[in-house]
Amino acid sequence: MGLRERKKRRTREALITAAMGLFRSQGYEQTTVAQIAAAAEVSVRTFFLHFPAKEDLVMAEVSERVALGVRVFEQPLPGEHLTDLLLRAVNQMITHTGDTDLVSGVAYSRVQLIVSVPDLQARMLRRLAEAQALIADALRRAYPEALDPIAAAAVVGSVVGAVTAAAAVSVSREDPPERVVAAMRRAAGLAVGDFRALIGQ
Amino acid sequence: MGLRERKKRRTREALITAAMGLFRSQGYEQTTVAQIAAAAEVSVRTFFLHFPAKEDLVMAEVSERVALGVRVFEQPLPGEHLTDLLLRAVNQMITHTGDTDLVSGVAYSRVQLIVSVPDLQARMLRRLAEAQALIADALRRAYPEALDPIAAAAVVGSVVGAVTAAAAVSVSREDPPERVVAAMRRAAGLAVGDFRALIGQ
DNA sequence: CTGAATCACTACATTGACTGCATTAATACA
DNA sequence: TGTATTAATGCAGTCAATGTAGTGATTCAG
Repeated sequence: MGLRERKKRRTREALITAAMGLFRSQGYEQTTVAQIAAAAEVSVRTFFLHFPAKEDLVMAEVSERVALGVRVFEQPLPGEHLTDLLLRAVNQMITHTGDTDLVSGVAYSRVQLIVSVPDLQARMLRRLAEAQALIADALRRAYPEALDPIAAAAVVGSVVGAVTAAAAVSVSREDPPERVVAAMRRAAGLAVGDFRALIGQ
Repeated sequence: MGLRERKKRRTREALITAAMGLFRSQGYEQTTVAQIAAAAEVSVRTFFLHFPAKEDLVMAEVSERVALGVRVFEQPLPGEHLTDLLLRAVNQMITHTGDTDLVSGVAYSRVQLIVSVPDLQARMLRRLAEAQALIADALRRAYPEALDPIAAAAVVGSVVGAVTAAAAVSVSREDPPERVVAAMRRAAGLAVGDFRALIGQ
C-alpha cells in the first residue's frame, strides 16, 4: 500500500475518531461537520470527500460486514434445507458481529448511538433494506425452483425484520452485548420456526 | 369544524397537491420547498408550519392509517390464537390499505415515489419501525404470559419485515395494485407459518 | 533522475432545508 | 364591541452538501 493511500486512511481514521469523541461529549445533532473537521485538522470539504454524508461516518464499517455476510448465502451446503441455511447464515453473521463489534466497547457505543438518534436509525434501516435485497437475490439463486422473487423477499425480510427488532429492543434497554446476541439468535429461531409454538398448543 | 380550521386544512391540501404535481413532473429532489410554497401560493415558512420536513409531506396520511391498524391488536377475540390475531390484523390493514390507497391511483403513485427515492425510503422505514414498537406493545398486553418484550418484537418484526419486503419488490416491479396486495398477503402467511413448507419436506 | 500526470486536500462561493423571532391580520369568543 | 387566539408572514441566520478552481505532495514513465 502506497504512502498516498496510507495518508488517506489516516485522515479517514482521524475524522472517525474526532467525530465519535465529539458525539459522545456533545451529542450527534449538536456536533457540526465543521467542528469534526476542525478537530481532525482537515477542511470541511475533505470531510465530504471521505463520507457522502454526516450520517455515513457512523455507519463506516457496517457495509463491509454486510457484504461479508451475504457470501454465506451464495454457497449452501449440498442438500441443505432452506431453513437450515437461513439459520446458519444468520448465526454466523450474529456470531461474527458479536465477537468483533459488540464485545469491544467501541462498536457497542456506536450501535447505541444509532439506536438513539432518529436520523441514524433511518439510515441504518435503509442500509439493511439494501442488504436484504442482495440476500434475497442470493437465496433465490440458491433455490431457483422453490423461490420466486416475492417469496425470497418475504423469507429474508421476515428473518431480518425479526432479528433487527429484537436487537433494537435489547440495545435500547442497554442490555450487555451477550444478551443482545442472545436476543438476536432467539428472534431468528422464532422467525424461521412457527409462532404457534409460542402459546401452548 | 370552524372556519379557521377549514382554511388551515385547505392550505395543507393545496401544499400536498402542488407538491405531488411538481414531484411528478420534475422529480422529488429537483423540487425545492420554495417552488412548492410558490405553487400553493403560501410562504415557505407556512410550509414548515404544516410539515416538519419536506419528506413528511409525502408520508402525510401514512401515520393515521398505522394508528388505525394498531387498534386491532388491542382487542383479540376471546381465545384467539396469537397467529390468528396476527393474520387477522395484517389482513385487515392490507385490505384497508389496498382498498383506500392502492386502487385509487393517487396513493399508488405516492407509494411508487417512496420506493424510488432513497430519502423517502429511509423516512418510511423509520415510521414503520415506530409503528412496530407500538404494535409489539399492544401484542404483549394481549398475551402477557406468553410474550416477553423480545419475543413480541421478534414476532411483529418478522411479519412486518416480510410484508414490507414483499411489497417493496412488487411495487418496484410496477405490479398492479391487486398483485401488490396479493404479494403482501402471501408474505404475511409465510412469515406466520413455517418456511419449511416452502421446499418440499 | 526528471518532467508529467495523478490525487488528496484546500479555499471560496452557493444552494437549499430548516429554525427563531417579531409581526400582521383574520377568526373566535366574551 | 373589544379582546384573545392563531394561521400565516418576512427576515435573518445556521448548517449540510455541492461545484469550481487551484496547490502541493506522491507516483510513474522515459
